[in-house]
Amino acid sequence: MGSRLEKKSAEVRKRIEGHSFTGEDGDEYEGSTFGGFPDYFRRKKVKLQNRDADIRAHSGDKPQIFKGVVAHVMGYTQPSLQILHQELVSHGAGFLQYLDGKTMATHIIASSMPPKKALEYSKYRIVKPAWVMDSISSGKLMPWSDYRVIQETPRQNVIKLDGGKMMSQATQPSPLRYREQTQNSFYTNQLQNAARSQAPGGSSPFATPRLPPRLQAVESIEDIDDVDEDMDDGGVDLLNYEDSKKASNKPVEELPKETPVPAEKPENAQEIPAIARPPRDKVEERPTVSFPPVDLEKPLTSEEHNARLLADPHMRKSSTANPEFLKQYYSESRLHHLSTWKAELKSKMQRLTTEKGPAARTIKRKPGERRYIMHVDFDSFFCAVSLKKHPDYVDKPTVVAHGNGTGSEIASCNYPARKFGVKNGMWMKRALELCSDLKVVPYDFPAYEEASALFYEAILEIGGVVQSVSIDEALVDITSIVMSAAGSKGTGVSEGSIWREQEKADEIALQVRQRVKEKTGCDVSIGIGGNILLAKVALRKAKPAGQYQIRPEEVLDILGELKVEDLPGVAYSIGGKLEEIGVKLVKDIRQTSKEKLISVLGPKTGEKLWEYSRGIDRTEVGEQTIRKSVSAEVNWGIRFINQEEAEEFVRNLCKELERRLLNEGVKGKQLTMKIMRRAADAPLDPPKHLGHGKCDTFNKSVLFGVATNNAEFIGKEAVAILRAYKFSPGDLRGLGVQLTKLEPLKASTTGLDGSQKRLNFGSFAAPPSAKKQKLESIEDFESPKKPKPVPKEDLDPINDDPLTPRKPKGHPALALSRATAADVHATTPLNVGGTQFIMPTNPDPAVLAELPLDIRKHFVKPSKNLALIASESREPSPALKSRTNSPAPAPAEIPPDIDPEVFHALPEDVKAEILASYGPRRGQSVLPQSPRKDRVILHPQKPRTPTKRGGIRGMFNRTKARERQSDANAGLKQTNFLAGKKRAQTEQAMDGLDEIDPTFLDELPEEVRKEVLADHRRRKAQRVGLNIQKREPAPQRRHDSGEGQAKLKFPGKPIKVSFTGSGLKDLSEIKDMLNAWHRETETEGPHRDDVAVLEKYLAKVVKQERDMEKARKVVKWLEWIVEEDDGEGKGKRAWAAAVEDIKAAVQGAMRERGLGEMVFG
DNA sequence: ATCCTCCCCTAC
DNA sequence: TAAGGTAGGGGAGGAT
Ligand SMILES: Nc1ccn([C@H]2C[C@H](O)[C@@H](COP(=O)(O)OP(=O)(O)OP(=O)(O)O)O2)c(=O)n1
Ligand SMILES: [Mg+2]
Repeated sequence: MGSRLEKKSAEVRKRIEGHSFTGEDGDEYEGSTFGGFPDYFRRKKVKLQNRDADIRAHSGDKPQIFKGVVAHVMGYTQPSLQILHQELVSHGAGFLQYLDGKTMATHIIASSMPPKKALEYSKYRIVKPAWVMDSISSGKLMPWSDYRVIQETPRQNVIKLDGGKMMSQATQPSPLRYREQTQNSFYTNQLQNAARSQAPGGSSPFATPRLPPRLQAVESIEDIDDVDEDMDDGGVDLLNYEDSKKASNKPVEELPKETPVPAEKPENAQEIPAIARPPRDKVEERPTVSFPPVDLEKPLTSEEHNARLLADPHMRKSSTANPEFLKQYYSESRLHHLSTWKAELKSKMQRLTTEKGPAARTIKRKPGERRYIMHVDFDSFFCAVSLKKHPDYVDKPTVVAHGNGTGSEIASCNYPARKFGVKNGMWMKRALELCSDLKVVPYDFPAYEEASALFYEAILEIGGVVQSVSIDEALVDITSIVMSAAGSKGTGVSEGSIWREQEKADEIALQVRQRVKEKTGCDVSIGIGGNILLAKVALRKAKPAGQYQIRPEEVLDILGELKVEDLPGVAYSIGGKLEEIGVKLVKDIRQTSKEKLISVLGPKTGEKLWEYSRGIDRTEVGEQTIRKSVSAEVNWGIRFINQEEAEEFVRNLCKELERRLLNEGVKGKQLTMKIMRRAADAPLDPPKHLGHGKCDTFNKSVLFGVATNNAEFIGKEAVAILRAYKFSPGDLRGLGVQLTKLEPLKASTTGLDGSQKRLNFGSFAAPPSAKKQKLESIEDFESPKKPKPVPKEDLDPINDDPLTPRKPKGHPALALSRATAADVHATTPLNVGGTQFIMPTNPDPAVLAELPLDIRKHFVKPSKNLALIASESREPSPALKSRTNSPAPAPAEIPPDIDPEVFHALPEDVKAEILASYGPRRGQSVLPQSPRKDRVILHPQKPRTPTKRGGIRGMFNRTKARERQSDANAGLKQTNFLAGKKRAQTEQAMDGLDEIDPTFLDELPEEVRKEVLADHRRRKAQRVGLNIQKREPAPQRRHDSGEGQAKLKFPGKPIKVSFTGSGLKDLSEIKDMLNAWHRETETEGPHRDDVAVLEKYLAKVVKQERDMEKARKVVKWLEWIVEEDDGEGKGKRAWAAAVEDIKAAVQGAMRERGLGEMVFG
């Protein structure tokens, strides 16, 4: 499936991400009066330029047979483009002037189409012009298939709705089919689950921290707990659609409808962390582990499940329920230790190298000079060290692990154990299958540090250039030592000198091995080669307890027989891609052209492997690098029973992050929040004890205007992001915070002496200047940094299994209805209100239902890019209208990217499908707001191109590889513009704006287009929508400088503007609007109210969207526009003043957030 | 062509 | 029971 799908998905994802969402309640998310500047302008422009609207307006009562159709005419046609356009539009169709590949055309009209193009557009319905004309003459929509330009092919990747079932016609040959089936049934299954979920309550989990939202849990899936995660691809039973439909219709009532249930105190209350309190009485009743069977009937919410789980003191102690969790966890996490040690060692070695520096070390290598590199590594490091305290196990198969349960991971195994096939990183379960009487010895981190310190002492004694690879391994460039000892230059070919060099190298290695053995009692092995790659390859041959030097003449032979995975950097995924092209051994790589490798693996990787296969590796030992990120994350033991716990945990993570930042002496400008959430089809209890199990991952980043290392500040931002996702706290499985775009702390405040634990390298302590240099080097590097773009967000749902259905509470359709019930105009948490882009007219459900799924999705959430078709709020669906006043905001379950009106117009089963295809998970039940969450799983059936990543391996067995995958779909929009729940009344009055007719950008007047293009060469110009209303009777139009001042208005709904993920997009859109606004009021000056609107918007950007860079750019842009204005008069002066006011407003917002003054540049 | 963002992948 | 962290290389695809 290729790039097309991939692209689409990315696009849709972005689009979705771009959506703004309203926040929940809370000060932070106060209602805004200004839904969206961009949206506002767009509407205005739309109105002015809307030709299609005119056409429709003059179309009299022609039958709207093309309602729901969005057409695009391609190539020469008969009748002409103009006529087709006219006819289509006047009969109800939407029209796209051109496709950009991301649009949502439903039909392409063409007389003919070359194969290549046909393929490109294979997902559209490509019909002949006659379809249009015949439909018109017959007064009804003719079946498009009778007018196909291209005959259907078996592999066409069009998704069809088969009855209620969504099936994908594989694009991929067979392998995917089974998968699709699985997926299909999978989501079906979810529907059933959804059915059992509860009715929506009225409260938000955030509103009342003590009350966990009641979300339904995945029921039956629990029974499948044991499914091996590595193989659980099809673990969920397939259910047929009918069944699920049935199921979804009844159970709703079985569940308590109650909304929030008051928290009650369990008997053992004192044992449960304060806030945590499951809402259900069941919990209280059972302090310990055993619970009544009743549970099977009513699935527990994940919070309830966690509450029960944590009722066991042991569990509580090892999970996040323990306030000391972070500390405890990190003290026991081998991977954390490994990472920490590595960072410290790397830094330390770099420092030493720098110091010794210029002198001996920094050797300027002459081209062609031979090098002698040693790769030194302990054998079974953890195991060997731990065995020193358990000498009796030395010759027995032994491993280091925390326990002997099935889910315990083996950090290290000795060679006797390896004979059975046991490997590092393997789970105990598997290891025991391979070797039933495996001995398990405990970790001894302090001992590892000691052994390592001694090891590095020995390494440093050599005198070569050292690069730390990890706690137990290092690279040493001994070239200069060898050369001087051998008295050679390193370039000659004298066999004598080469021999002497090699002898010297071997001698050094032997010495080191002996020294380390003496000091630590453990064996190290050493590989020696002419470069890093060869040293590593030699190391493999050296182990265990040996050394090996690869001589130049044997390089190709040795290398050739290795499996590609033996090369550094090649593992499962890349190995899979190579296997796909018939490359298994390194020598096979040599038979493959560099071009081929590059096309399959990418330029860098392709070339690198091409070289590796020939023994080439130019990387130098000891290259200096600077840290680019600092992060802290935990993906084990995460079991929350309410939102507050999760937030508290995030704050603690941020404190940890702050510690690390201080320790590194850096601050960062960009925060990335990483979230792992239980996959929809994953059991509440994963196979691994307190593990994360199969998850969807969501990452979202935000740019701060200024670099920071403040835990409180970062914590606020992180929590805001977490909240924005509105995940059920009980489903969280992993959380992390990362800071990037680092800057050195002020030299004065060097935070070098962080409290963090450091390795103690007594003897080879770094020279005095060490610390300082570190900072300086950072500074040097960083100084040239330039401010960057904007915030970004992103998230993804899994696509592996694509569908991670979300479970709405109650019958999906019901949930939806309820969602809509919320007053769209009011708070609309859902993006629903958005008019954003919707179909030009109400899409005919029937037509919609028939669309290929991917196209349908576009409807649902058209891309901003696309021409926006406006929504039709003109004829609000009855459903919408009627429910306008529901007190509780709605629930939310309509995916934010779906237009509610469109949604409601759909047949129930289709609604269910859509819901199911959307994010995993439950609707957050009670949330009044929308869920913006997103899940986009866009192409449920599109299993991320298997081609890439993983190759063959990616197609099967992917479960394992992606247990932790990041779902690339869900998109959270980062902007939280929440439209306030209470919009000013004036705004409400403006809701009428929603009724503006939609239009397509490309229809903008030439002048506008040109202007925009000229300004920027931004292509999106066409999208600009402008809607300026004169306050007075107004003279008019755009470019005449009428006297009436233009008045900005609020969009009726929250901004749905597509703030697409990349702030840049939003920015371009905003810029276009600013251009238009300025142009319109150039001579008159902006209207004060409009300026206020922009100020308010920017304040929002700063305070809510938290995108300082964007705010800065917007202001700068406006300033530039104004400066460019050649005029002199009042208009220019008024504009200049406006710019100042706007700047002041932004500064005000910055201050409110506790940020410093913004430098607009 | 180059840069940038958002991931994926890899290593220990 | 169990402690599934963390940083950097680099690819895909969009923006410039
Ligand atoms: N999946 C892994 C891999 C390694 N390690 C830890 C334990 C190892 O002892 C140490 C060093 O890793 P090595 O790859 O060097 O493996 P060993 O030293 O155990 O064995 P050898 O080097 O003999 O292959 O890192 C770990 O905790 N988990
Ligand atoms: Mg080792």
